[in-house]
Amino acid sequence: MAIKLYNTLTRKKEELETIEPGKVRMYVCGPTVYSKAHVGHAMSAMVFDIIRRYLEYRGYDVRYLMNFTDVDDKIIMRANQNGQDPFELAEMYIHDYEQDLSNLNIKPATFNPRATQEMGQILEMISGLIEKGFAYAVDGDVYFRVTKDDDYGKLSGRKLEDMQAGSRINIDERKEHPMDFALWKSSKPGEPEWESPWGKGRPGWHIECSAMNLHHNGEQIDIHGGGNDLIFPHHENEIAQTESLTGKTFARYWVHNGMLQLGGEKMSKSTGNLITIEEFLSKYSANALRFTVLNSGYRSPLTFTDEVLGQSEKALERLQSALRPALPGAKGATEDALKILNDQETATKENFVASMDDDFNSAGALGGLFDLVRVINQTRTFSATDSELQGAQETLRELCNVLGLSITEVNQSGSNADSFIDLLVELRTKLRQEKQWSFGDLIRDRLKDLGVTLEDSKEGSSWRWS
RNA sequence: GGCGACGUCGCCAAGUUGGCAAGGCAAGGGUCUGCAAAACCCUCAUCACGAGUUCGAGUCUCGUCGUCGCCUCCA
Repeated sequence: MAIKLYNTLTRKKEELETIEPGKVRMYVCGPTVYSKAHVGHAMSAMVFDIIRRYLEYRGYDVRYLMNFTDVDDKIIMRANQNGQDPFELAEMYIHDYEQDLSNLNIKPATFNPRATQEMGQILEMISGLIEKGFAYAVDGDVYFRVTKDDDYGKLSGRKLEDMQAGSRINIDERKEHPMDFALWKSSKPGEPEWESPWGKGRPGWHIECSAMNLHHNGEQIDIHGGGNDLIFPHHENEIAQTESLTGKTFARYWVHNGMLQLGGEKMSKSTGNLITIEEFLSKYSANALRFTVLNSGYRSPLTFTDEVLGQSEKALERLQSALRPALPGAKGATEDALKILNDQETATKENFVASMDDDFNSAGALGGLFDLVRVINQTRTFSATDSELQGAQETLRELCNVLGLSITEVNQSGSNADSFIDLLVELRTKLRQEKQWSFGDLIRDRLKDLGVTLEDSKEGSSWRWS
């Protein structure tokens, strides 16, 4: 069975065939670091984290690159407003972003290239494009010549003629064609600048990604990812630059996540329609966001509301419920019950791989996980012992882990409060035996306030942190 | 105006080779319990609308309405 993934370039699902067997070269567009990251960034990072984790689970050696755009107009503008050095500002937000990702349980990239650290490669690329006639310099700026690129528009499905009509682009008379885009921009006084054959300046937005890939991944990569708002012009232009220079297919598979919707509209930095990751995490768990992302298709818009996040927190509790230890005094389940559990474990594993292989259908995979949750809980109800439950629980935990959901043990925590809680539970059991209900209930209520949930059964009481 | 995506139960949402509509949350009923919580059991949709293709369509085609994205910086 092969993994299938949707390729924006062909608008079809295709089987994953990597350039090098067993290895995946992957590049994901990271943020421009001029302000705190929001939940939309988190969603995108999470989507590709999930894809990356799954590819690794399927045995691929994944080389995962995510860049930081650390020089650009907005960074400069923001730094000027703050009276701050633009590089310092970028550095600060890079640090913030890395912290955010870590808080969200997103695995660090293999490497994080930065635009400012790729100047040599960028200049080399631009020179190469000029030599081949794909670019031209005007007054210290360098533009890419879109009319020279036969298949320009192939990723976004646009034609040059269509884009001119009704476009909102200011026509720059110095450009040969309105859609020509900047590879190099001359600097104004006081702006960050680098020496170049065309005068002092800085790179255009798109060239950095091409250069970083060329430098760190080679001329061809397997998967190029990012939000679907990057399809045009960013990714289109990356293709144009890279393929014009190398004459080879740049990325085999273009993978794009849908936009996170806040209040029915795209969460966006420029419009201010956003919730920062920091704000989000003060209210919800990282798992809640991950569950919400997993529970819908990565290519579709994601409904982000308090109601949905609340539902996700609840669903996670259910997932956790399957990891509880056996009932006190469990005597062992019947052969039949254990067979059903075993069968479901197998079925869930199969469903998991089949779903995820199908364009990372994580919602389908979750469905199977909940089927296993139900059967585990059933089996526990049928008096299964810890060792009888262990295998299925292990499977559940492992598959959750592949998705990046860290489902932890919900039984005794190993903290030094344990023995005192045990003591209180024991005391309450005595009180209940003497039918001192109000005292028993008081202990239960007070422990609840302290975050300890009691669960009574015929055989005795158990407790867990809630 | 151009290009594209989508519209499935109260909410979120899976479902691409067309063949009896996953899962989660919420809700109702029940088992267990001194009461409760948790868990378990049962109930809960014909897929925006209209037409067409087909033995058969949520799944294909056309049209209508609606939502969203891109065309400018954007995950």
